[in-house]
Amino acid sequence: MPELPEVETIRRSLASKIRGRKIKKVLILKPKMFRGDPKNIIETKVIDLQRRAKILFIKLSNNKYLMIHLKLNGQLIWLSEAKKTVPSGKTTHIIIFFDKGRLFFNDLRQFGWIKIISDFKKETAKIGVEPFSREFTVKYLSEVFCQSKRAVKLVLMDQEKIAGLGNIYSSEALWEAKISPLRPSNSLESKEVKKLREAILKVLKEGIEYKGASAADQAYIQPLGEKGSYQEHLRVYQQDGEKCARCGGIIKRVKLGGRGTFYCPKCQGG
DNA sequence: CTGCGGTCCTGAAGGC
DNA sequence: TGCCTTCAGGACCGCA
Repeated sequence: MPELPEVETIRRSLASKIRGRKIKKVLILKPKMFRGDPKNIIETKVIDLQRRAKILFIKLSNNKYLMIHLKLNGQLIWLSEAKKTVPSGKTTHIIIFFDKGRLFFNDLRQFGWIKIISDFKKETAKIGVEPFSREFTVKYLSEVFCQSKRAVKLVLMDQEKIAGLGNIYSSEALWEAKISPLRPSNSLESKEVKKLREAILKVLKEGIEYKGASAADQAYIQPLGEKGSYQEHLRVYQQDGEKCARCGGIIKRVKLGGRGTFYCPKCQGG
């Protein structure tokens, strides 16, 4: 599932392709996945691409934005005019035609969406602190954790608290910090909070460095079709039954908040 | 506040 | 072989 590193990778890759380009046509094959009137963005130019949490924003010359959430299986595929092959027709639901090139929005499960928005601040008001921002301090994290007795992994994945962490990177960060995903977040000592903050930054940086994780059941690929390689560096996510790289314990899978949760009971604890 | 279950959707996997 | 059921999950919603 595209989380912060995957969306950031897409943003960087796509920015170099569509910045300055003009939108000529929007083909909507699945109306429920597109909100807003596409007429309002025809003939506008792409000013810039931004990311908040797991959401991509394409800023347009008429001060509107295309807000894109890829959810579990969304893909944004760029095809320059030169190539004529159309990718994965069956899962393509929206195509944006530019003055040069086309952007395909594919989504196997059709959970993702694109909408036209005007008020960036309003749309992002509820999104929590970005891990790479100055506000992501030990103090902020401690306050967030103190306020809840929910399992720490659920708090990490709460987009209103911390932006961009999903199932993969929250699991990996907790392994890195040697903290069980099941621990009530308000039970973490300040030393652990500090370690967890560093672990979050570490795994996210690595995720971006390896251009995202294209794990076994993931549909994630980059806009030019390449896979990421962070899946080769996963320590716990989807590694149940394997030996822990750190202590040799057996990685366990449990269900938490309805989601698969992976950890090493030996070195991360209960 | 918290947890639970349902919702969207498809393909893979398991049962018989 | 083939049909049927179950499951996975990000975000949101309603309910207890």
